[in-house]
Amino acid sequence: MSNRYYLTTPIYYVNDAPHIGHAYTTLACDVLARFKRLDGFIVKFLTGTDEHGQKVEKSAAAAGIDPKAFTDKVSQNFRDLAETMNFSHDDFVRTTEDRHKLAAQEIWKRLVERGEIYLDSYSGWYAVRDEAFYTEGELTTGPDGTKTAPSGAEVEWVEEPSYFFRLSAWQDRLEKFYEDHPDFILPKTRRNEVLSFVSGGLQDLSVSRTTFKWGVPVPGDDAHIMYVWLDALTNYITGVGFPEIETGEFAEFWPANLHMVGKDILRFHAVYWPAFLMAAGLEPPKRVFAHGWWTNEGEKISKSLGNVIDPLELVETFGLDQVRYFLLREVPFGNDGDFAHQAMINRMNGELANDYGNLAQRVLSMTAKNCDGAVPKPGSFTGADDALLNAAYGLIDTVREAMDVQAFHTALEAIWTVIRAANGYVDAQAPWKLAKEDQERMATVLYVLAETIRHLALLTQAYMPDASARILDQLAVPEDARTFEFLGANHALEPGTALPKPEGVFPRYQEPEKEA
RNA sequence: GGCGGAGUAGCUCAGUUGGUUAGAGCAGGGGAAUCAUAAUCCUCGUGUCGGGGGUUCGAAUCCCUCCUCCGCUACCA
Repeated sequence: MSNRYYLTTPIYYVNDAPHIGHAYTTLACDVLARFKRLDGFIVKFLTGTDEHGQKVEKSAAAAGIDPKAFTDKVSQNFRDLAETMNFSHDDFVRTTEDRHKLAAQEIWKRLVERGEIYLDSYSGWYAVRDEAFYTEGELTTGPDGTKTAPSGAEVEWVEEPSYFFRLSAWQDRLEKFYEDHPDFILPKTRRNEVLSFVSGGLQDLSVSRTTFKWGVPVPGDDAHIMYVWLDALTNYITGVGFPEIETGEFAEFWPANLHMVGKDILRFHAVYWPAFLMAAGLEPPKRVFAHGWWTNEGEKISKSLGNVIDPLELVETFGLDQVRYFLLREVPFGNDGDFAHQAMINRMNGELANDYGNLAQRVLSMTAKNCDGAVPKPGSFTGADDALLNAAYGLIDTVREAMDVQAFHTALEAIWTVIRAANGYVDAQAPWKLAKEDQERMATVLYVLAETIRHLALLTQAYMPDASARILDQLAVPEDARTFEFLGANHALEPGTALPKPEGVFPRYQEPEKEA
Protein backbone atom coordinates (compact mmCIF):
# COMPACT_ATOMS: atom_id res chain seq x y z
CA MET A 1 0.00 0.00 0.00
CA SER A 2 2.88 2.31 -0.70
CA ASN A 3 0.69 4.72 -2.62
CA ARG A 4 -1.48 5.40 0.42
CA TYR A 5 -0.85 8.51 2.46
CA TYR A 6 -2.55 9.19 5.77
CA LEU A 7 -2.01 12.50 7.52
CA THR A 8 -3.68 14.24 10.40
CA THR A 9 -4.00 17.55 12.16
CA PRO A 10 -4.40 17.62 15.90
CA ILE A 11 -7.98 17.72 17.03
CA TYR A 12 -8.64 21.24 18.14
CA TYR A 13 -9.97 22.02 21.56
CA VAL A 14 -13.40 23.50 21.03
CA ASN A 15 -13.13 25.81 23.98
CA ASP A 16 -10.76 27.98 21.93
CA ALA A 17 -11.83 30.21 19.10
CA PRO A 18 -10.15 29.28 15.82
CA HIS A 19 -7.04 31.38 15.24
CA ILE A 20 -4.11 31.54 12.91
CA GLY A 21 -2.38 28.65 14.65
CA HIS A 22 -5.22 26.28 13.86
CA ALA A 23 -5.38 27.52 10.30
CA TYR A 24 -1.64 27.11 9.90
CA THR A 25 -1.46 23.53 11.07
CA THR A 26 -4.34 22.43 8.91
CA LEU A 27 -3.10 24.45 5.95
CA ALA A 28 0.22 22.64 6.00
CA CYS A 29 -1.64 19.33 5.99
CA ASP A 30 -3.97 20.49 3.27
CA VAL A 31 -1.14 21.47 0.96
CA LEU A 32 0.58 18.18 1.57
CA ALA A 33 -2.65 16.24 1.08
CA ARG A 34 -3.35 18.01 -2.19
CA PHE A 35 0.21 17.49 -3.33
CA LYS A 36 0.09 13.78 -2.61
CA ARG A 37 -3.23 13.38 -4.41
CA LEU A 38 -1.82 15.16 -7.46
CA ASP A 39 1.20 12.92 -7.22
CA GLY A 40 -0.90 9.80 -7.52
CA PHE A 41 -1.41 8.84 -3.89
CA ILE A 42 -4.66 7.75 -2.34
CA VAL A 43 -4.84 10.18 0.54
CA LYS A 44 -6.67 10.18 3.82
CA PHE A 45 -6.57 13.60 5.46
CA LEU A 46 -8.10 13.77 8.91
CA THR A 47 -8.90 16.68 11.18
CA GLY A 48 -11.40 17.19 13.96
CA THR A 49 -12.26 18.61 17.34
CA ASP A 50 -11.50 17.63 20.90
CA GLU A 51 -14.71 18.19 22.79
CA HIS A 52 -14.24 16.66 26.21
CA GLY A 53 -12.86 17.92 29.47
CA GLN A 54 -13.62 20.00 32.45
CA LYS A 55 -13.32 23.34 30.72
CA VAL A 56 -15.89 22.40 28.13
CA GLU A 57 -18.17 21.09 30.84
CA LYS A 58 -17.90 24.39 32.68
CA SER A 59 -18.28 26.54 29.60
CA ALA A 60 -21.43 24.67 28.71
CA ALA A 61 -22.77 25.11 32.21
CA ALA A 62 -21.95 28.79 32.09
CA ALA A 63 -23.84 29.06 28.81
CA GLY A 64 -26.74 27.23 30.41
CA ILE A 65 -26.82 24.41 27.88
CA ASP A 66 -25.78 20.80 28.01
CA PRO A 67 -22.25 19.97 26.89
CA LYS A 68 -23.29 18.20 23.73
CA ALA A 69 -25.33 21.16 22.50
CA PHE A 70 -22.45 23.43 23.43
CA THR A 71 -19.89 21.42 21.50
CA ASP A 72 -22.21 21.08 18.53
CA LYS A 73 -22.15 24.83 18.35
CA VAL A 74 -18.47 25.57 18.89
CA SER A 75 -17.23 22.65 16.87
CA GLN A 76 -18.97 24.27 13.93
CA ASN A 77 -16.52 27.19 14.13
CA PHE A 78 -13.73 24.86 13.14
CA ARG A 79 -15.67 23.38 10.28
CA ASP A 80 -16.43 26.89 9.08
CA LEU A 81 -12.74 27.75 9.21
CA ALA A 82 -11.94 24.70 7.11
CA GLU A 83 -14.54 25.77 4.59
CA THR A 84 -13.17 29.30 4.36
CA MET A 85 -9.59 28.12 4.02
CA ASN A 86 -10.51 25.63 1.30
CA PHE A 87 -9.21 22.70 3.31
CA SER A 88 -9.68 19.33 1.67
CA HIS A 89 -9.88 16.98 4.65
CA ASP A 90 -11.53 13.66 3.99
CA ASP A 91 -12.96 13.23 7.44
CA PHE A 92 -13.65 15.25 10.56
CA VAL A 93 -13.58 13.44 13.87
CA ARG A 94 -15.39 14.74 16.91
CA THR A 95 -14.46 13.06 20.16
CA THR A 96 -18.12 13.12 21.15
CA GLU A 97 -19.06 10.82 18.31
CA ASP A 98 -20.00 7.23 19.06
CA ARG A 99 -17.32 5.87 16.75
CA HIS A 100 -14.70 7.68 18.78
CA LYS A 101 -16.02 6.53 22.14
CA LEU A 102 -15.95 3.03 20.77
CA ALA A 103 -12.35 3.38 19.62
CA ALA A 104 -11.22 5.02 22.86
CA GLN A 105 -12.82 2.37 25.01
CA GLU A 106 -11.40 -0.36 22.83
CA ILE A 107 -7.83 0.88 23.11
CA TRP A 108 -8.37 1.14 26.85
CA LYS A 109 -9.52 -2.48 27.01
CA ARG A 110 -6.51 -3.57 25.02
CA LEU A 111 -4.21 -1.76 27.39
CA VAL A 112 -5.89 -3.32 30.40
CA GLU A 113 -5.73 -6.77 28.87
CA ARG A 114 -2.02 -6.37 28.34
CA GLY A 115 -1.48 -5.18 31.88
CA GLU A 116 -0.47 -1.68 30.82
CA ILE A 117 -3.01 0.08 32.98
CA TYR A 118 -3.48 -0.21 36.73
CA LEU A 119 -5.55 1.51 39.38
CA ASP A 120 -3.86 3.68 41.98
CA SER A 121 -4.40 7.17 43.19
CA TYR A 122 -3.30 10.44 41.75
CA SER A 123 -2.06 13.08 44.07
CA GLY A 124 -0.51 16.44 43.68
CA TRP A 125 -0.66 20.12 44.34
CA TYR A 126 -3.84 21.43 42.80
CA ALA A 127 -4.87 25.02 42.32
CA VAL A 128 -8.63 25.25 42.18
CA ARG A 129 -8.46 28.71 40.65
CA ASP A 130 -6.24 27.55 37.79
CA GLU A 131 -7.83 24.10 37.50
CA ALA A 132 -4.31 22.78 37.21
CA PHE A 133 -1.78 20.65 38.98
CA TYR A 134 1.67 21.92 39.75
CA THR A 135 4.90 20.18 40.57
CA GLU A 136 6.72 20.79 43.79
CA GLY A 137 9.41 22.77 42.01
CA GLU A 138 6.95 25.24 40.55
CA LEU A 139 5.56 26.27 43.90
CA THR A 140 6.47 29.07 46.19
CA THR A 141 6.24 28.50 49.92
CA GLY A 142 5.13 31.45 51.98
CA PRO A 143 6.33 32.28 55.49
CA ASP A 144 3.26 30.64 57.01
CA GLY A 145 3.87 27.45 55.08
CA THR A 146 1.14 27.92 52.48
CA LYS A 147 2.15 27.08 48.97
CA THR A 148 1.20 29.06 45.92
CA ALA A 149 1.34 28.40 42.21
CA PRO A 150 3.34 30.58 39.80
CA SER A 151 0.04 32.28 39.03
CA GLY A 152 -0.29 33.23 42.66
CA ALA A 153 -3.19 30.88 43.22
CA GLU A 154 -3.25 28.91 46.41
CA VAL A 155 -2.70 25.19 45.98
CA GLU A 156 -3.81 22.26 48.06
CA TRP A 157 -2.71 18.65 48.24
CA VAL A 158 -5.35 16.47 46.70
CA GLU A 159 -5.68 12.80 46.09
CA GLU A 160 -8.09 10.98 43.87
CA PRO A 161 -8.25 7.46 42.54
CA SER A 162 -6.84 7.21 39.07
CA TYR A 163 -5.84 4.66 36.50
CA PHE A 164 -2.25 4.81 35.38
CA PHE A 165 -0.52 3.84 32.19
CA ARG A 166 2.85 2.13 32.68
CA LEU A 167 4.79 4.65 30.69
CA SER A 168 7.87 4.09 32.83
CA ALA A 169 8.20 0.61 31.37
CA TRP A 170 8.42 1.95 27.84
CA GLN A 171 11.56 4.05 27.99
CA ASP A 172 13.86 1.47 26.42
CA ARG A 173 11.44 0.50 23.72
CA LEU A 174 10.77 4.11 22.87
CA GLU A 175 14.47 4.86 22.64
CA LYS A 176 14.92 1.87 20.39
CA PHE A 177 12.04 3.08 18.25
CA TYR A 178 13.56 6.57 17.88
CA GLU A 179 16.88 5.03 16.99
CA ASP A 180 15.36 2.77 14.36
CA HIS A 181 13.33 5.62 12.91
CA PRO A 182 15.58 8.65 12.77
CA ASP A 183 13.00 10.68 10.85
CA PHE A 184 10.14 9.90 13.18
CA ILE A 185 10.39 13.35 14.72
CA LEU A 186 11.07 16.42 12.61
CA PRO A 187 12.59 18.94 12.69
CA LYS A 188 15.75 17.43 14.02
CA THR A 189 16.11 19.88 16.88
CA ARG A 190 12.72 18.77 18.21
CA ARG A 191 13.84 15.19 17.99
CA ASN A 192 16.78 16.04 20.21
CA GLU A 193 14.47 17.52 22.79
CA VAL A 194 12.30 14.45 22.85
CA LEU A 195 15.26 12.11 23.11
CA SER A 196 16.61 14.14 25.95
CA PHE A 197 13.29 14.07 27.70
CA VAL A 198 12.87 10.34 27.38
CA SER A 199 16.40 9.55 28.40
CA GLY A 200 15.73 11.45 31.59
CA GLY A 201 13.34 8.72 32.64
CA LEU A 202 9.58 8.38 32.40
CA GLN A 203 6.91 8.29 35.04
CA ASP A 204 3.64 6.48 34.79
CA LEU A 205 0.85 8.57 33.40
CA SER A 206 -2.47 9.29 34.98
CA VAL A 207 -5.06 8.43 32.37
CA SER A 208 -8.38 8.80 34.14
CA ARG A 209 -10.22 11.31 36.28
CA THR A 210 -13.16 11.22 38.65
CA THR A 211 -13.62 14.93 39.23
CA PHE A 212 -15.80 15.57 36.21
CA LYS A 213 -18.06 13.63 33.93
CA TRP A 214 -17.72 15.07 30.42
CA GLY A 215 -15.64 12.47 28.69
CA VAL A 216 -15.42 8.86 27.65
CA PRO A 217 -16.30 6.53 30.53
CA VAL A 218 -13.63 4.05 31.51
CA PRO A 219 -14.86 0.59 30.49
CA GLY A 220 -16.05 -1.27 33.55
CA ASP A 221 -15.64 1.67 35.92
CA ASP A 222 -18.08 4.47 35.28
CA ALA A 223 -16.73 6.48 38.17
CA HIS A 224 -13.78 7.32 35.92
CA ILE A 225 -13.56 9.01 32.60
CA MET A 226 -10.61 8.65 30.28
CA TYR A 227 -8.33 11.59 30.66
CA VAL A 228 -7.07 13.98 28.08
CA TRP A 229 -4.51 12.50 25.81
CA LEU A 230 -5.53 8.91 25.72
CA ASP A 231 -8.94 10.09 24.64
CA ALA A 232 -7.72 12.77 22.27
CA LEU A 233 -4.85 10.93 20.62
CA THR A 234 -7.04 7.96 19.88
CA ASN A 235 -8.88 10.06 17.31
CA TYR A 236 -6.13 9.23 14.85
CA ILE A 237 -7.21 5.62 14.76
CA THR A 238 -10.89 6.43 15.16
CA GLY A 239 -10.51 8.12 11.81
CA VAL A 240 -9.50 4.91 10.11
CA GLY A 241 -12.14 2.73 11.65
CA PHE A 242 -10.44 1.31 14.74
CA PRO A 243 -11.22 -1.15 16.34
CA GLU A 244 -11.80 -2.81 12.96
CA ILE A 245 -8.18 -3.39 12.04
CA GLU A 246 -8.11 -6.41 9.76
CA THR A 247 -10.00 -4.80 6.93
CA GLY A 248 -11.11 -1.38 5.82
CA GLU A 249 -9.30 1.88 6.30
CA PHE A 250 -7.17 0.81 9.21
CA ALA A 251 -5.61 -1.96 7.17
CA GLU A 252 -5.26 0.43 4.27
CA PHE A 253 -3.93 3.55 5.96
CA TRP A 254 -2.40 2.71 9.32
CA PRO A 255 0.25 3.52 10.43
CA ALA A 256 -0.29 7.18 9.62
CA ASN A 257 2.39 8.77 7.48
CA LEU A 258 2.27 12.05 9.33
CA HIS A 259 0.85 13.67 12.42
CA MET A 260 1.26 17.41 12.02
CA VAL A 261 1.37 19.22 15.36
CA GLY A 262 2.38 22.48 16.93
CA LYS A 263 5.58 22.35 18.91
CA ASP A 264 3.71 22.67 22.19
CA ILE A 265 2.08 19.27 21.89
CA LEU A 266 5.02 17.39 20.47
CA ARG A 267 5.68 15.31 23.55
CA PHE A 268 2.22 13.87 23.63
CA HIS A 269 2.56 12.78 20.04
CA ALA A 270 6.19 11.69 20.08
CA VAL A 271 6.30 9.97 23.45
CA TYR A 272 2.90 9.09 24.87
CA TRP A 273 1.19 8.20 21.63
CA PRO A 274 3.73 5.72 20.29
CA ALA A 275 3.89 4.21 23.77
CA PHE A 276 0.10 3.84 23.93
CA LEU A 277 0.05 2.27 20.51
CA MET A 278 2.88 -0.16 21.04
CA ALA A 279 1.41 -1.09 24.39
CA ALA A 280 -1.89 -1.80 22.67
CA GLY A 281 -0.14 -3.93 20.10
CA LEU A 282 -0.52 -1.39 17.32
CA GLU A 283 2.07 0.23 15.09
CA PRO A 284 3.22 3.77 15.85
CA PRO A 285 2.90 6.44 13.16
CA LYS A 286 5.72 7.10 10.75
CA ARG A 287 6.30 10.72 11.48
CA VAL A 288 5.41 13.55 13.82
CA PHE A 289 6.30 17.00 12.57
CA ALA A 290 6.31 19.86 15.07
CA HIS A 291 5.94 23.27 13.48
CA GLY A 292 6.55 26.67 15.06
CA TRP A 293 4.37 29.53 16.17
CA TRP A 294 3.48 32.89 14.68
CA THR A 295 4.09 36.23 16.24
CA ASN A 296 2.15 39.33 15.27
CA GLU A 297 4.37 42.21 14.13
CA GLY A 298 7.13 40.76 16.29
CA GLU A 299 4.93 40.45 19.35
CA LYS A 300 4.03 37.23 21.03
CA ILE A 301 0.38 36.47 20.41
CA SER A 302 -1.88 36.17 23.40
CA LYS A 303 -5.47 36.70 24.31
CA SER A 304 -4.54 39.11 27.04
CA LEU A 305 -2.54 41.26 24.64
CA GLY A 306 -5.52 41.23 22.34
CA ASN A 307 -3.38 40.63 19.27
CA VAL A 308 -4.82 37.31 18.22
CA ILE A 309 -4.84 36.92 14.45
CA ASP A 310 -8.13 35.86 12.93
CA PRO A 311 -7.53 33.88 9.75
CA LEU A 312 -10.94 34.85 8.40
CA GLU A 313 -9.97 38.51 8.55
CA LEU A 314 -6.71 37.82 6.76
CA VAL A 315 -8.52 36.04 3.97
CA GLU A 316 -10.96 38.89 3.66
CA THR A 317 -8.18 41.46 3.50
CA PHE A 318 -5.63 39.74 1.30
CA GLY A 319 -7.42 36.90 -0.42
CA LEU A 320 -7.42 33.20 0.33
CA ASP A 321 -4.65 31.94 -1.90
CA GLN A 322 -2.48 34.90 -0.98
CA VAL A 323 -2.76 34.00 2.69
CA ARG A 324 -2.16 30.33 2.02
CA TYR A 325 0.93 31.25 0.05
CA PHE A 326 2.29 33.66 2.61
CA LEU A 327 1.96 31.33 5.57
CA LEU A 328 3.98 28.63 3.91
CA ARG A 329 6.43 30.90 2.09
CA GLU A 330 7.42 33.42 4.72
CA VAL A 331 8.98 31.00 7.17
CA PRO A 332 11.17 27.92 6.89
CA PHE A 333 8.60 25.37 7.95
CA GLY A 334 9.31 24.26 11.49
CA ASN A 335 10.62 27.65 12.63
CA ASP A 336 8.65 30.31 14.39
CA GLY A 337 7.53 33.10 12.12
CA ASP A 338 6.32 36.64 12.24
CA PHE A 339 3.14 37.84 10.61
CA ALA A 340 3.82 41.41 9.57
CA HIS A 341 1.37 43.42 7.50
CA GLN A 342 4.16 44.78 5.31
CA ALA A 343 5.73 41.35 4.83
CA MET A 344 2.39 40.00 3.68
CA ILE A 345 2.05 42.81 1.15
CA ASN A 346 5.62 42.35 -0.06
CA ARG A 347 5.05 38.69 -0.78
CA MET A 348 1.64 39.27 -2.27
CA ASN A 349 2.74 42.05 -4.59
CA GLY A 350 6.31 41.10 -5.26
CA GLU A 351 6.06 37.37 -5.68
CA LEU A 352 2.45 36.69 -6.57
CA ALA A 353 1.38 39.77 -8.54
CA ASN A 354 4.70 40.81 -10.06
CA ASP A 355 6.64 37.62 -10.51
CA TYR A 356 4.03 34.94 -11.05
CA GLY A 357 0.80 36.71 -11.99
CA ASN A 358 2.47 39.17 -14.29
CA LEU A 359 4.44 36.42 -15.99
CA ALA A 360 1.21 34.62 -16.84
CA GLN A 361 -0.52 37.82 -17.82
CA ARG A 362 2.19 39.16 -20.13
CA VAL A 363 2.59 35.81 -21.88
CA LEU A 364 -1.12 35.13 -22.24
CA SER A 365 -1.79 38.68 -23.45
CA MET A 366 0.84 38.46 -26.14
CA THR A 367 -0.47 35.08 -27.16
CA ALA A 368 -4.03 36.37 -27.33
CA LYS A 369 -3.00 39.31 -29.48
CA ASN A 370 -0.48 37.67 -31.76
CA CYS A 371 -1.51 34.03 -32.04
CA ASP A 372 -5.23 34.28 -32.75
CA GLY A 373 -6.02 33.41 -29.16
CA ALA A 374 -4.77 29.87 -29.48
CA VAL A 375 -1.80 27.84 -28.31
CA PRO A 376 0.97 28.81 -30.74
CA LYS A 377 2.70 26.31 -32.97
CA PRO A 378 6.36 26.04 -32.01
CA GLY A 379 9.29 25.56 -34.39
CA SER A 380 12.51 23.90 -33.34
CA PHE A 381 13.85 24.78 -29.88
CA THR A 382 17.01 26.73 -29.21
CA GLY A 383 19.34 26.16 -26.29
CA ALA A 384 17.58 28.87 -24.34
CA ASP A 385 14.21 27.23 -25.00
CA ASP A 386 15.40 23.86 -23.81
CA ALA A 387 17.06 25.37 -20.78
CA LEU A 388 13.81 26.91 -19.58
CA LEU A 389 11.70 23.88 -20.42
CA ASN A 390 14.09 21.52 -18.72
CA ALA A 391 14.06 23.69 -15.63
CA ALA A 392 10.27 23.43 -15.62
CA TYR A 393 10.32 19.69 -16.26
CA GLY A 394 12.87 19.11 -13.52
CA LEU A 395 10.95 21.04 -10.90
CA ILE A 396 8.82 18.13 -9.73
CA ASP A 397 11.84 16.24 -8.44
CA THR A 398 12.99 19.13 -6.28
CA VAL A 399 9.50 19.92 -5.09
CA ARG A 400 8.66 16.33 -4.28
CA GLU A 401 11.84 15.92 -2.28
CA ALA A 402 11.04 19.04 -0.28
CA MET A 403 7.44 18.02 0.35
CA ASP A 404 8.55 14.66 1.66
CA VAL A 405 10.27 16.40 4.55
CA GLN A 406 7.59 19.08 4.93
CA ALA A 407 9.91 21.78 3.58
CA PHE A 408 7.08 23.83 2.11
CA HIS A 409 9.19 26.96 1.77
CA THR A 410 11.94 25.11 -0.09
CA ALA A 411 9.47 23.81 -2.63
CA LEU A 412 8.16 27.32 -3.24
CA GLU A 413 11.66 28.71 -3.59
CA ALA A 414 12.42 26.15 -6.25
CA ILE A 415 9.26 27.04 -8.15
CA TRP A 416 10.05 30.74 -7.93
CA THR A 417 13.50 30.17 -9.31
CA VAL A 418 11.86 28.98 -12.49
CA ILE A 419 9.37 31.84 -12.45
CA ARG A 420 12.24 34.31 -12.35
CA ALA A 421 14.05 32.43 -15.06
CA ALA A 422 10.90 32.60 -17.18
CA ASN A 423 10.65 36.36 -16.73
CA GLY A 424 14.30 36.65 -17.69
CA TYR A 425 13.65 34.53 -20.76
CA VAL A 426 10.77 36.80 -21.79
CA ASP A 427 13.05 39.83 -21.68
CA ALA A 428 15.89 38.07 -23.43
CA GLN A 429 13.70 36.76 -26.24
CA ALA A 430 11.59 39.93 -26.49
CA PRO A 431 8.61 38.31 -28.22
CA TRP A 432 7.04 41.77 -28.73
CA LYS A 433 9.93 42.53 -31.02
CA LEU A 434 9.67 39.15 -32.71
CA ALA A 435 6.03 39.93 -33.45
CA LYS A 436 7.26 42.43 -35.99
CA GLU A 437 10.35 40.59 -37.19
CA ASP A 438 9.92 36.84 -36.94
CA GLN A 439 6.47 35.48 -36.27
CA GLU A 440 7.59 31.87 -36.28
CA ARG A 441 10.21 32.44 -33.65
CA MET A 442 7.74 34.45 -31.63
CA ALA A 443 5.32 31.54 -31.73
CA THR A 444 8.04 29.23 -30.44
CA VAL A 445 8.96 31.58 -27.61
CA LEU A 446 5.36 32.01 -26.52
CA TYR A 447 4.83 28.29 -26.72
CA VAL A 448 7.84 27.60 -24.51
CA LEU A 449 6.51 30.11 -22.04
CA ALA A 450 2.99 28.72 -22.07
CA GLU A 451 4.34 25.25 -21.48
CA THR A 452 6.51 26.54 -18.64
CA ILE A 453 3.55 28.28 -17.06
CA ARG A 454 1.53 25.08 -17.38
CA HIS A 455 4.14 23.35 -15.24
CA LEU A 456 4.26 26.16 -12.73
CA ALA A 457 0.51 26.19 -12.34
CA LEU A 458 0.32 22.42 -11.98
CA LEU A 459 2.87 22.60 -9.19
CA THR A 460 1.29 25.52 -7.35
CA GLN A 461 -2.11 23.83 -7.25
CA ALA A 462 -1.51 22.33 -3.83
CA TYR A 463 -0.68 25.72 -2.33
CA MET A 464 -3.08 27.90 -4.25
CA PRO A 465 -5.83 25.72 -5.69
CA ASP A 466 -8.12 28.46 -6.98
CA ALA A 467 -5.55 30.75 -8.55
CA SER A 468 -3.67 27.85 -10.10
CA ALA A 469 -6.87 26.48 -11.57
CA ARG A 470 -7.62 29.85 -13.15
CA ILE A 471 -4.20 29.91 -14.79
CA LEU A 472 -4.69 26.37 -16.07
CA ASP A 473 -8.13 27.39 -17.33
CA GLN A 474 -6.50 30.18 -19.29
CA LEU A 475 -4.14 27.66 -20.83
CA ALA A 476 -7.13 25.48 -21.69
CA VAL A 477 -5.67 22.59 -19.73
CA PRO A 478 -8.54 20.10 -19.25
CA GLU A 479 -9.54 19.51 -15.66
CA ASP A 480 -8.72 15.86 -15.96
CA ALA A 481 -5.18 16.66 -17.11
CA ARG A 482 -3.95 18.45 -14.03
CA THR A 483 -2.28 15.77 -11.99
CA PHE A 484 1.47 15.31 -11.97
CA GLU A 485 1.35 12.50 -14.47
CA PHE A 486 0.68 15.25 -17.00
CA LEU A 487 3.95 16.99 -16.24
CA GLY A 488 6.61 16.76 -18.89
CA ALA A 489 6.89 17.01 -22.64
CA ASN A 490 4.68 14.01 -23.32
CA HIS A 491 1.62 15.94 -22.28
CA ALA A 492 2.63 19.31 -23.66
CA LEU A 493 0.07 21.85 -24.78
CA GLU A 494 -1.52 21.09 -28.13
CA PRO A 495 -0.83 23.85 -30.66
CA GLY A 496 -3.99 25.38 -32.03
CA THR A 497 -6.04 24.83 -28.90
CA ALA A 498 -8.31 27.83 -28.44
CA LEU A 499 -7.55 29.90 -25.35
CA PRO A 500 -9.97 32.00 -23.35
CA LYS A 501 -9.43 35.72 -22.89
CA PRO A 502 -6.66 36.22 -20.32
CA GLU A 503 -7.35 37.94 -17.05
CA GLY A 504 -5.22 38.73 -14.01
CA VAL A 505 -5.09 36.12 -11.29
CA PHE A 506 -3.06 37.80 -8.55
CA PRO A 507 -4.15 41.41 -8.00
CA ARG A 508 -1.80 43.82 -6.31
CA TYR A 509 -2.67 44.86 -2.80
CA GLN A 510 -3.54 48.51 -2.46
CA GLU A 511 -3.65 50.05 0.98
CA PRO A 512 -7.16 51.36 1.55
CA GLU A 513 -7.36 55.14 1.29
CA LYS A 514 -6.90 56.60 4.70
CA GLU A 515 -9.45 59.12 5.84
CA ALA A 516 -7.89 62.49 6.58
C1' G B 1 22.03 23.88 36.81
C1' G B 2 21.61 19.74 32.91
C1' C B 3 20.75 18.61 27.68
C1' G B 4 20.16 20.63 22.77
C1' G B 5 20.08 24.41 18.90
C1' A B 6 21.57 29.04 16.89
C1' G B 7 24.99 33.39 16.06
C1' U B 8 26.98 34.27 7.76
C1' A B 9 25.70 41.05 3.51
C1' G B 10 20.93 46.58 6.21
C1' C B 11 16.69 42.48 6.72
C1' U B 12 15.21 37.05 6.23
C1' C B 13 18.04 33.04 5.39
C1' A B 14 21.07 28.99 2.22
C1' G B 15 25.74 26.98 2.60
C1' U B 16 28.80 19.59 6.71
C1' U B 17 32.20 13.56 3.37
C1' G B 18 37.09 21.05 5.02
C1' G B 19 39.44 23.31 -1.10
C1' U B 20 39.16 27.94 -6.78
C1' U B 21 37.31 35.25 -6.09
C1' A B 22 31.33 32.85 0.62
C1' G B 23 25.63 32.72 -2.05
C1' A B 24 19.89 33.80 -2.72
C1' G B 25 15.60 36.78 -2.00
C1' C B 26 14.17 41.50 -0.14
C1' A B 27 15.73 46.63 0.78
C1' G B 28 19.17 50.43 -1.44
C1' G B 29 22.32 52.80 -5.99
C1' G B 30 22.83 52.74 -11.47
C1' G B 31 21.16 51.23 -16.34
C1' A B 32 17.93 48.75 -20.20
C1' A B 33 13.35 47.66 -22.10
C1' U B 34 8.11 48.86 -22.87
C1' C B 35 4.75 42.60 -24.07
C1' A B 36 2.46 42.91 -19.10
C1' U B 37 -1.11 43.90 -12.94
C1' A B 38 3.81 51.41 -13.43
C1' A B 39 4.80 44.94 -13.84
C1' U B 40 10.05 42.98 -16.05
C1' C B 41 15.32 42.42 -17.04
C1' C B 42 20.62 43.63 -16.31
C1' U B 43 24.20 45.50 -12.94
C1' C B 44 26.56 47.17 -8.08
C1' G B 45 28.48 44.29 -1.61
C1' U B 46 35.93 46.53 1.52
C1' G B 47 30.48 40.68 4.57
C1' U B 48 36.39 40.46 10.94
C1' C B 49 31.22 33.79 8.13
C1' G B 50 29.89 35.90 17.21
C1' G B 51 35.35 36.59 19.90
C1' G B 52 39.97 33.96 20.86
C1' G B 53 43.11 29.69 20.32
C1' G B 54 44.27 25.05 17.77
C1' U B 55 44.51 20.95 13.83
C1' U B 56 45.60 21.28 8.43
C1' C B 57 49.07 22.70 2.49
C1' G B 58 44.05 24.85 3.15
C1' A B 59 38.19 25.92 7.65
C1' A B 60 32.10 29.40 7.64
C1' U B 61 32.68 23.99 7.40
C1' C B 62 36.89 19.78 12.45
C1' C B 63 38.75 20.42 17.98
C1' C B 64 39.11 23.63 22.59
C1' U B 65 37.48 27.94 25.06
C1' C B 66 34.67 32.37 25.88
C1' C B 67 30.31 35.65 24.81
C1' U B 68 25.12 36.29 23.32
C1' C B 69 20.24 34.47 22.06
C1' C B 70 16.69 30.52 22.01
C1' G B 71 14.33 25.66 23.01
C1' C B 72 13.54 21.39 26.28
C1' U B 73 13.88 19.96 31.38
C1' A B 74 6.42 15.52 32.38
C1' C B 75 0.95 14.74 33.26
C1' C B 76 -2.19 22.51 30.37
C1' A B 77 -5.91 21.58 26.35
